[in-house]
Amino acid sequence: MNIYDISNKAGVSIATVSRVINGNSNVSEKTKKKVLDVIEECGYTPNAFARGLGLNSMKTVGIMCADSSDPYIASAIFLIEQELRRNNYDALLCCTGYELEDKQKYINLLLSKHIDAIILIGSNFVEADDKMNAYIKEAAKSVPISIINGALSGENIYCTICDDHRAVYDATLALQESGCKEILYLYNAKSYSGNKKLSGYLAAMASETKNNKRDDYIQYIKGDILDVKDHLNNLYHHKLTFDAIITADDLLAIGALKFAKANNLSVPEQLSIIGYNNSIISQCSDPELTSIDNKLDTVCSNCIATLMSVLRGQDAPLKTVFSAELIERNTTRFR
Amino acid sequence: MNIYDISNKAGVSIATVSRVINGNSNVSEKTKKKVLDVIEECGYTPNAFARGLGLNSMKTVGIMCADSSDPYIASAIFLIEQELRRNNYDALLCCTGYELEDKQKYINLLLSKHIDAIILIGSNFVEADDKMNAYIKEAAKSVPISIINGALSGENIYCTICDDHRAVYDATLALQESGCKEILYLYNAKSYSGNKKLSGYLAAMASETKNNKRDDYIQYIKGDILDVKDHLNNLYHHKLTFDAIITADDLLAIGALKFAKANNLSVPEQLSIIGYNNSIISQCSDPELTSIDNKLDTVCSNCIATLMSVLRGQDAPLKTVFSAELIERNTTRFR
DNA sequence: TTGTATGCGTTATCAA
DNA sequence: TTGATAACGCATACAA
Repeated sequence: MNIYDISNKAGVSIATVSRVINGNSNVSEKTKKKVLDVIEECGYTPNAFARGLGLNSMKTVGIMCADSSDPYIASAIFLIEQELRRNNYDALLCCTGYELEDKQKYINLLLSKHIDAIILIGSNFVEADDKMNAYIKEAAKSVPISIINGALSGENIYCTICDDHRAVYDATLALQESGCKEILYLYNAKSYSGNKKLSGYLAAMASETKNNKRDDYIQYIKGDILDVKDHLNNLYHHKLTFDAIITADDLLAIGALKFAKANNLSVPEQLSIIGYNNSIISQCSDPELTSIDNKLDTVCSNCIATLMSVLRGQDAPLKTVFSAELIERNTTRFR
Repeated sequence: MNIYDISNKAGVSIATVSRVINGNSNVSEKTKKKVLDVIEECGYTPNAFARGLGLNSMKTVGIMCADSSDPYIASAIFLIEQELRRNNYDALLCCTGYELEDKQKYINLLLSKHIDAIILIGSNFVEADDKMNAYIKEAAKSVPISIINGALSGENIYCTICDDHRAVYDATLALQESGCKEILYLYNAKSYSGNKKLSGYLAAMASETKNNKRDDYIQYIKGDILDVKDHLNNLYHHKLTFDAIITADDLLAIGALKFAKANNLSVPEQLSIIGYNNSIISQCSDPELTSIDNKLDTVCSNCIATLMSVLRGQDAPLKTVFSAELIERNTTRFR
């Protein structure tokens, strides 16, 4: 069942059928109705491949992420897919992992499928060494690229981010105001966003009394909840003293909570803890986690709105920044 | 840059270029090398749409799920996407929500894109009333359909599931053996898998002393963690007594944990709790959750292996069943 | 082993 | 307002 069959049954040419399908106004009401009736009767749908070949687009955007099972990324994917579909675009999912080489490989794979745009979820796509981002800029020559929670300047690259620096800065200040002096910072990603968070912590701590072992208070930890707990145990038993922990991810904060429990430290009385992302797990722990809400829904819907403008050929901002919000629960004692 | 350009530069016909691209053996080593060199030099990639039009396939499978941000589903999506890509297939993601009407709409949408197969993630796609599954059987006439964690019999429908009945049966028995008498069952989905879990509970409880308020021990709860807690509070203050709770989802179990905490019930001494899915949140709570591991990774890789067999035209089992595993943590006191 | 010619199902251009 | 026809880029049956 193709456009010829329809044109035959309706007694018109395929051009007219095509016009009806695509809502071209230059068709008389009468023939339009006739064609529509035949289409309805036959349950005809245009062949997507042929259409793609003609228009050089199948109205599909590629979504790239490192790991779609990460709660933060999973939420982003969900929000984005919904928005895309609302705009009549399909979502082609591509999980790249964390290796640069694979990211490059997959971005080229997507490009070869002639997707209309690419969305990069997660700041882990933006490397500190800008040379390593060349492949993204190169891809942007073919299709618009939108980055969620990562900033990269370049033509045809659109970024929507949450102000991570400010978020951690404010959170650290809030800890200080609640009486905490020795604040540990835990992170697990050296990405663009990771750097912003860290710099927020550093800025807030700059005014504190100089501490010659400042570096000890900044800990990079890779691994699962147990690894975090062990790592902290280690620090603790090597006599590092701290009365607060701020983390770059909720899961790290859960690890911190496990550490506190194991050492009979009461939270938040003896140890305050702040997580990041305000994910569902921040409500699963006991006590529930104070966490930084990075407004993922706002970020995602803005990302798509921007992208749709670009695809319509309209102007769009290259960078949009939203503010995070500190969600207080029971691992801190703010006033 | 198309196949004609390559054929010109290489001084051969497009047929030969096509043969080289598709690994057809009937090409001399010499011309093959020549063509490959030109392709390399030009950075040529075949047009996916044209290829799709000719072959009526773009090697893409549609993944349907209700909500890709659900931790269980998110994990499944990740595993499946990886397996698909390993087999050179793309993944088109489609989040349908929980309304039957939308599921039907989206399955037709996917069909209209001529995807090669459809994977349904989650038992919520299989309705108890079989008439409501007609649209799936209809779709299976066009492409193979694979269901993860749901069973539906029909031609060209392949199911890979975990034995939920047995899993809950065994878990309930384990609770009984650890001394629990009054075991509450909490669930939040009346799906195929939901029914299996419930029946496992019922089977295990059948041998228990008859209880004229048996129904009170089976509670359907829709909502978030707080709703679960409130619901349980309600039951508790209406003098329903129970010494164990088994749930159809980890998040429900978290709610149960919050309830216990709020009422100063010690877990597991006064109240045992078992979750389902063994998701990351089962390690986030305190005490950590005993949970049923439904072997999602095994299920997903089997699902794709089966599907690939089907797509290669080979025989494949219509239904594959794996066993779950009870992961003991600290909300139970088994011996 | 290689080349020619045709079909795949659209959209778009041009003429009527 | 309509219709005829040429792209679009590839795979493949058939011929050489």
